[in-house]
Amino acid sequence: MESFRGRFTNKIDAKGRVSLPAKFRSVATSQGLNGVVCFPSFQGSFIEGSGPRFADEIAQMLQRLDPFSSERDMLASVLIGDSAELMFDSDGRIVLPEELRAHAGIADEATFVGLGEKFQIWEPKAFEAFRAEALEKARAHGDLLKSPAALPPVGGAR
Amino acid sequence: MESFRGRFTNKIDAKGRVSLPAKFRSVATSQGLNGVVCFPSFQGSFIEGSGPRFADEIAQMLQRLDPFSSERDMLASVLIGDSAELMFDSDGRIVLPEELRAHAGIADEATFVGLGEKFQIWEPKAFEAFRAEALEKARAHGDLLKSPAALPPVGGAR
DNA sequence: CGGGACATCATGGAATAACATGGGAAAGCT
DNA sequence: AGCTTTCCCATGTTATTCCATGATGTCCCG
Repeated sequence: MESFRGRFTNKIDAKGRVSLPAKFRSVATSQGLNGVVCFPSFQGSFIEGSGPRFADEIAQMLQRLDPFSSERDMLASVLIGDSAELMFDSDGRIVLPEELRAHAGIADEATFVGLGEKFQIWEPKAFEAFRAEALEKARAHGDLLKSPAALPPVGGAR
Repeated sequence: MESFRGRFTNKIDAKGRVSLPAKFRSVATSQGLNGVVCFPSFQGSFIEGSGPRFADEIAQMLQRLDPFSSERDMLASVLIGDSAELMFDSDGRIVLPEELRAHAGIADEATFVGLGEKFQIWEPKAFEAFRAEALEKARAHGDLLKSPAALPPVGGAR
């Protein structure tokens, strides 16, 4: 199963165009879409992105919630209402909508971080800060690597 | 199950290419990938590497966490975002990205150390120092190794 | 037991392809 | 018309592919 992996920082030109890293592009196209799905994170100042497969999974997760609950509506308004399907141009670039760029504080450079089935888009300096923190947490959780069996059971984390 | 075994030191050319030891190569290909997955160790100045099987185990471990939890994002950004899938060229070489080389302090030579299901890549002199220390610790903790017959059934190894 | 033929492997360099990026022309929108 | 968005082409850089060489090992046969 191909997945989003690695970290790449690309420039955004005057028209708002930015190259999606070629390796990410091939993951998305292998899932049957000539583009990616992006939406603002509700956890921080960055953009979440994925191929169509994970985007469909999100939609299914929403459908399992109570159709008229306010929780479902709020999640859906972000995950679906604020999401955008960004298609590649003939050179593999996408245009990040102003809304998304503002949410992530992105000006003229964007850092793409592969996270497996999804990826994130950060303002480079903001990501550096996040990464330093993440590295610390990972070091603390380093023992998980030695025995994955020690993880909480499925769905048990938050 | 084939595993990474032995120690080899190879040269890195001007383009960052280095031959993966043939014996390591056959382990990776037998796992179904014509390449290896590498990421910077967060325990020291060396590179961790493995075949696709171990890399998939990590990915599956992460998938057991909630898809948008900060815990998962942090672990994934370190374990996957900092990793690279390095494919063999037709001569069995990989290209070590500048970032990984910098992390390990590697210039023009790299030492590959087999560790079973994974391996490590060191700057040769740094490894010599580490090895001297490891030898001492092995002497001190050799009694930790028990006969397999004395171990609990499955899941005890890793 | 020795020698050679052959295969495997590490390594170097050059040709080639892929990629990120910038600019301009054409096509919508308002 | 004036603006924005999309498409197309140009360019420099980086990565990938291809071929050549020497070294080391391995196997077979004398």
